[in-house]
Amino acid sequence: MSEQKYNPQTIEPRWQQRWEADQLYRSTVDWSKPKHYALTMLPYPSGDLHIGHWFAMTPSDARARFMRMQGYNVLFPMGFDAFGLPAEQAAISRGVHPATWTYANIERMRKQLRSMGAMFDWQREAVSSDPAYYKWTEWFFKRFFENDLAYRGEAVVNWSDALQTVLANEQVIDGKDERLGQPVIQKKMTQWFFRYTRYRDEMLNFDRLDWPEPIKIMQTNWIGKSEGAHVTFYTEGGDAILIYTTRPDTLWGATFMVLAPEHALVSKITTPEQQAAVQAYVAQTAKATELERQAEAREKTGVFTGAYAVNPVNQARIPIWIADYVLSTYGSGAIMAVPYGDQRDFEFARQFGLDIVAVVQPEGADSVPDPATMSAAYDGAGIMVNSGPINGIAHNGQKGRKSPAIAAALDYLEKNGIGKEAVNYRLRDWLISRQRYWGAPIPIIFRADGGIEAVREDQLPVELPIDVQITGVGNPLSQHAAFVNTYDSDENPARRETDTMDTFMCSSWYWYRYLSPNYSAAPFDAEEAAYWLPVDTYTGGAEHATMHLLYARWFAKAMRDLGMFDKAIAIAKQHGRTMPDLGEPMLQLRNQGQILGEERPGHTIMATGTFKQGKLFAKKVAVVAPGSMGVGENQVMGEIMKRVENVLHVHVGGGDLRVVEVPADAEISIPDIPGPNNVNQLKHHLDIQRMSKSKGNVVNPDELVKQYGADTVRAYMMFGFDWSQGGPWNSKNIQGVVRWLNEVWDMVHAGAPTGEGNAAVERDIERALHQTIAKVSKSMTDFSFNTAVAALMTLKNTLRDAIKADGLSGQAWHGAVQNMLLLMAPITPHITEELWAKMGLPYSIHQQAWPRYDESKAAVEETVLVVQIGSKVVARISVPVDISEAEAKRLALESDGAKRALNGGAPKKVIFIAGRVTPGRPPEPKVNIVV
RNA sequence: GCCGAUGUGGCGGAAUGGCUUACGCGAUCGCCUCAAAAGCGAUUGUCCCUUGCGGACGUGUGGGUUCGAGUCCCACCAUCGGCACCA
Repeated sequence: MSEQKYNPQTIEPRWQQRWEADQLYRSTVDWSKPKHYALTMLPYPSGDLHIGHWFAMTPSDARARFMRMQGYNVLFPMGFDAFGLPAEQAAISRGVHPATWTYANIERMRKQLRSMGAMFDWQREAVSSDPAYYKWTEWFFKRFFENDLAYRGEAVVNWSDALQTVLANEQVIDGKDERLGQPVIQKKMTQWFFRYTRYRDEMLNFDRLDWPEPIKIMQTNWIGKSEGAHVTFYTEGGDAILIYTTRPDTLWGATFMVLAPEHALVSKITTPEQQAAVQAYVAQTAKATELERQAEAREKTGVFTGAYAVNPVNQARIPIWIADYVLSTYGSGAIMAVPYGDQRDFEFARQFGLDIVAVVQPEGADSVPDPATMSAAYDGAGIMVNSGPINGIAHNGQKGRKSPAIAAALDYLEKNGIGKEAVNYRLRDWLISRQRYWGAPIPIIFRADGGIEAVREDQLPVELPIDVQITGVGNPLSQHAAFVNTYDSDENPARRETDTMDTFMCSSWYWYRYLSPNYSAAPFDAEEAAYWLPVDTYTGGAEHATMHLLYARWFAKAMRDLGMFDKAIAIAKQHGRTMPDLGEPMLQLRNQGQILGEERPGHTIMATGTFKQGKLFAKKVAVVAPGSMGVGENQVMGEIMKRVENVLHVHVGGGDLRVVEVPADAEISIPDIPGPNNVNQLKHHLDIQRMSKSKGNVVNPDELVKQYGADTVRAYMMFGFDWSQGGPWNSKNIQGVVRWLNEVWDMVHAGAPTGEGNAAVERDIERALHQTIAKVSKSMTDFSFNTAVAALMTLKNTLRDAIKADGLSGQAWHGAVQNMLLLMAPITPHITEELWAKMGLPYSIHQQAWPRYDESKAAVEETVLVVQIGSKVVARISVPVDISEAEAKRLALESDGAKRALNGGAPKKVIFIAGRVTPGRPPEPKVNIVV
């Protein structure tokens, strides 16, 4: 037995250096091999690597390694999404330049990333805030601008008058800026947009994509295609108001109209008497965010404009209101209100006493509901009533022309020139302007003559000036004269665009830059693209479902249509490969969940004092043993669930909370903390939630690596959670992985047994090995990392028992252990490399082929026949795997359990379930007896 | 509010419509030790009784489909993610 103990701190850096020196993970084009482009979402350089980064990246790395061992030439790059708001916030609060802050963070995170032992090809690293990178971000903008994919339009922003700046949504809290608490208003500005909507129909097609179903559904809903009609209403003054409706069949029930307060017609149609009220309401609406405005629970508010419109189908005179539940960003910013059929309209009508006309007699009802007594809108199926020409036609509850009533209404509208059948989308164009410093400049010049031109290609990139003052007030770029003042293409003085680009722009094409991060003739080298594109596997958080991932798809389609892939496609063709349509950037997508903070119990205390109005004013507070709970005449005992300053919320059992106030002169004793204690040292319960520094529940991966080694942390990331779900951190469970790796280490260092071995045991081990190969291969393929580790632990247990029983010859031991190390290699790359070398096998384990699964070696001869009555198991019988149906039924009926349950009676029915054939698992025959 | 997801032992989790709880953590008991840690071995869903090769119950709640439901369907509750300027 070797005395040598597993010490990751010495072996891990050693192998990392060796791999780096040998360029073991350098990925180069090799047309003789199949390729696999594995991509994981790049991090924002926020400061330190977070445990969430480990959770996202190390399983993805393990899978990339698995693909490599399976014979693929794998590219697994890494970079930084380095533009963004936090850098500016650091500049404001700490006076550090955003570039200084960002690059210092990147430097630190590079080191931390290297400690993962991942197979990142660092020669392909890309940083989006490098001029060499954002030159191409700007170049894309220019190409889009020149091809009518970018345009100027109006959109509202969060404007802080106090800060003279535009704020991000997260900087606005409850209608006020987070720094000064001054009001923020919604202000219209002219900004840059991409024609996102151009590809909306193509983005609804997921045929070629192996993406999670929920992501596809969310994107589909985000695009929000609906069928209906455009109908023009006219005001009594003759102004046209265009509306969109998915329920043209309910037009006869439209008893009023509602315009978004921002609607262009509002000021024009408002009558003098209503002027003041309308203006006040418009101003009030400017304070609310879109999200708040959509909240249905919110009480409906609105103001009458004083104007009337004419319902085009029945000439009814209907009032025109404005209300914030109608959004200017959706449809035309105006609606016909049908309070009978739409819940929001219904509530609005009730609130303001507006007419409600019933237009659908509900299916199965023998009368039409009385609008005066209805408690909610009716939007179900039924027969049209009070609807002129479409009376009596059924609405079957389906959408669009699938409903006879909607079809009839559409025909009527078209025939009478009242409206047009139309498709509408929820998706809006992509607003890419940001009034910020730390982003890629928009390469546009405003000429003195009013013209707008893109910066010449040979003058890209427009570089961000470094000499700026970031104060949080105003926009640093527009205050920087040397940046703003420039010349147009005719050498006339001109003004530079000072908006920068949305950082989603930077992260919409980074996987192309990885192909050739130093290439200076184009965003990427076509020779590399021809081989590596498209991305085969993309992993990242599901929180990117609709925004980043839809932008990425849009970008690829725009690039395709501008011919940016043509050269790569031609090169691929020369190599005999037909490229798939590169309009889809990633073929397979998988999401990991989030690691949440660890639950922490609060101190259990005994507080003694006096009760006043149900609240205990404490004289003494002592931390006592957990579990003590209760309320006495002058005391409260229990766990602290919450603490706000000196007020404790104490759980006293039975779900009861008591409030304890701790005055400054109270005596506090916490046995764990010597010396005099104060109220701030009392720990309160921490719920499972996102980690954040302010909550004090951050898990630091550097410390874990120091304590356990990278392999253990990697393996725990994969073993301790369902990867797609994530979950709360648990600092105890890592112990299982520690024991596993220690035991594997000791097993190899103990060396091969010297005994003769036992044929039956060796056969069992061979079977276990091949069953494990099947399980681990399937688990790795399916991103089910926890079951891969579990299967490897099981194999280790089986192997240990066989060694203990002295059942293995040296040769059998070598075969089993070698294969076990190969199966572990993607998960724990350092320890397996070390043990591989220890066994005298050739460097590197990571260049070996994945063990081959042999069905015949995994086969079993016997299995268990399960006998059920209903879903209850009454007997288990050991039988041959190829048992016949008749034999199985006979054995089942003869079993004690079945006899007991039948109690002498005859079964009604006997069902035989053969059990499916799964690689690496015995069949599971069953007999179900119906009594 | 809308869209999407999740809910299984004390805990993390596993499970193709077919043996619930694999694998691991923790706990309990034992071995080892002067002792502790580590390690090793055993036990470990809940309840009931006549303590057995026993019975009942058990996958958020309430219904349903099925010979059979954690899994499918309906309704509800709770939690998490996204909602267009956080990334």
